[in-house]
Amino acid sequence: MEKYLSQLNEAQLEPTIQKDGPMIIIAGAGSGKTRVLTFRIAYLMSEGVDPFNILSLTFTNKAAREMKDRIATIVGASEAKNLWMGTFHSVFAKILRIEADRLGYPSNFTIYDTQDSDRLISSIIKEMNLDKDIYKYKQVRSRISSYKNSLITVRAYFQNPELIEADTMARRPRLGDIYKEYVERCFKAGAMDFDDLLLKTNELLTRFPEVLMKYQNRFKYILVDEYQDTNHSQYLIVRALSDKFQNICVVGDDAQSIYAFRGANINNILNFQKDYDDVKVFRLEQNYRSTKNIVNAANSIIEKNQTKLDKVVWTANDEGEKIIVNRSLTDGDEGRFVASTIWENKIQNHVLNSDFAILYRTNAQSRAIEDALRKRDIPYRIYGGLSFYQRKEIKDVLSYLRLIINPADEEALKRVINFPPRGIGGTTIDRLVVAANGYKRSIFEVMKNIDKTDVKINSGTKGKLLDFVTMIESYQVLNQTADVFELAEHVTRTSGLIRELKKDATPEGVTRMENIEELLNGMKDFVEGQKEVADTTGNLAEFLEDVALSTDADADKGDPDHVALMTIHLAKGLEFPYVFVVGLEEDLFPSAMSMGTRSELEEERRLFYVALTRAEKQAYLTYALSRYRWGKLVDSEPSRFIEEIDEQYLNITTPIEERRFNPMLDSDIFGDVEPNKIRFKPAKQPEFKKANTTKEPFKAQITTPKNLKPVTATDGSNTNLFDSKLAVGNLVKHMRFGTGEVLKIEGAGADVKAEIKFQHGGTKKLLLRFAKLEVIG
DNA sequence: GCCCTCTCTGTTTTT
DNA sequence: CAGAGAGGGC
Repeated sequence: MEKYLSQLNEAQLEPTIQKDGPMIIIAGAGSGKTRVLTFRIAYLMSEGVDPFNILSLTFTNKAAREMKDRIATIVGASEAKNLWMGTFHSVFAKILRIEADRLGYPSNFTIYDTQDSDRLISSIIKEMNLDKDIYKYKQVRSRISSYKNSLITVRAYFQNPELIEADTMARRPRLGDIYKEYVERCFKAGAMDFDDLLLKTNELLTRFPEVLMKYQNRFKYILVDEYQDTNHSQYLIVRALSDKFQNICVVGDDAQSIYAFRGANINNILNFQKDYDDVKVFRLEQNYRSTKNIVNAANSIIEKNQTKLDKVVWTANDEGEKIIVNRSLTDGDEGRFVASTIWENKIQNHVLNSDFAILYRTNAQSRAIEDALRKRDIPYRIYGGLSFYQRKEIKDVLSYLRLIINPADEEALKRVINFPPRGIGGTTIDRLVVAANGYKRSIFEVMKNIDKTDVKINSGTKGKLLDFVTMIESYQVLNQTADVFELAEHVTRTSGLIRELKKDATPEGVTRMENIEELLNGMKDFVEGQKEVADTTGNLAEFLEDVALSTDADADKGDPDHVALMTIHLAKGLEFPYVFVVGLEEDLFPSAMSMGTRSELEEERRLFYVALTRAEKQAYLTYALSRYRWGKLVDSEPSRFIEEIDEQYLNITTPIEERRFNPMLDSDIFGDVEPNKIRFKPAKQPEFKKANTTKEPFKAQITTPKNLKPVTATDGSNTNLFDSKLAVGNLVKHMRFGTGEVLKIEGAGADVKAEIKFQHGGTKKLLLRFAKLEVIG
């Protein structure tokens, strides 16, 4: 242990060896907090604390796994295995399964993901005959979610006139009724949503003092990472569990609180010292990750926030390169800038793909970047977004499996009862739902006993329902003996899923099949993996729970040497030598949805702070003057966040020739575009050149006047100043659309148009008078 | 009951 | 652009 502790600086050592009592570690970005947490747990164990008595709550399961591995190298794997480590959701899901019957749930309860919740809420709104334009399911879901996170149960809701008033004022007087129905339906389906995992844990600890005592005694030492992102529900769980021994250690950085939208309460960290007696406060302020330029730039941003704890992050690292700010014309150009910069860096500096991260505010931004990376054959991986497990075909397979474990699972049932088609249509399902609600039974039970009910369904359909029941029951039998992989393989074959998918020979259909194969492979890995780990049973229920609670950041598959693409939220806690923060535009980042209040804007600013502080060596900030949104090209302005950075840390590269020759910016042609809408003047420094030294093909699109040869038709009607010989079959190059072939020339005079099929971006008709084309063959 | 096509609407961020 | 939902033809 000594040799590990000697690796720490004094500020890190103090909290590491602070064994007992409440403590808070305020840890700036890159200050080694993970190391402190890891060593502290190892230290506790070396001091004789039983790992069974240590609970460590992390932000992702991956973080937990990595921490466990590092602890294992210090104290040995067999001991480390006994630590309770994971996200709030996964740790308390496990506890809830153990204690489920106290709350009236089956221990096999299903975990509904957001999509399941949305579908259930939608059908409730429909069943209640409410206007779906007023009761938008997403808004309803987010209301319900925030109630749950604030521990406002249905009963509490109806006892609180203010809440009812607020929803009534928002033209949604029936919200409470939807909430009530939603909760009842989840309960009847034996399902908990994400918020329930925390809410029900609170209920468990409050209603059953003996359970509380049991877990208080078990978790004598509690550590919570990313404490700034805990919500009220999580806060109460931590308080309750730590109340007896008060050995509670929370770690966090108020400057990195970015989850208010899902109920995170920054006051949890700001007020921690008031919650416990004699709180020891530690600060980690030395940053080991980034250059001085990056650290100072980040500090200059966060300074603009009013709500924050006092803390000065500093670094002894080198000055480093200035942060490069790059403007592009379109999101496509932005992607090409990123791709070419990565490409160049790889050649010049011999760095790996995995040294790069591209961070964005919204998932939708990944597309343009992906296209550019693909064209350069740069391997990348997208984290987050539509996760693998949310794809239609995957959810269908999982729904069959969910039904095996919990046939009451209404959302799973509705999903697959008629997929593949079995002649059980919407009308039948509607009647079943109504009957199930009437009998207060699950749909599955109603189906099973369909002959004993008064549901109006013709006998042919009844037979189909019973066939479905029989099929699921046969799977349940198989589940007694088969492992997850064998079971899933059997299910996909015998349910007709595979047959259905094979009918579709389109590329998308083939991809779907491949995804299912990938899922099956994943199951095989899971089964194999379980054989090695003693403390898990490797059953289907466990697989489904892993799937439901795994974050996309958790998965490590494929070639590890890839560029990482992810949202800034997902990048929290990670670090990369080179970081691109893209899409720094008003209304995008900061998001148009989050500029209404100071606190929202401050959260966006913290998000920007998080983004920038991921970078070790070099940060790039990029923005585009126009961007495709909802399939339309929309003008945008540079983000205020760029201006907020102290300019001495920036290297603003304004591509002059791009501005001079691009029609999008040339008011002589369009008249309505202000060429100098950009707030930045070109940097006078010689390093200005650096960003323009790219010599690869894509930059060639920015043509110089010499080789710019705009062309028009050859029919003699040429009113253009340029004399040109554009003909069908010519290969041309367009600034924005790239290379293409001329298919047709039509029109006369100023209206001469060419139909050009571009390699990427399809076929377009362009007015030659505007389109500056270069004939290349 | 099924399936195709059309229209609409919506984009923050995630366990 | 894409997913959901409605509407119409079979």
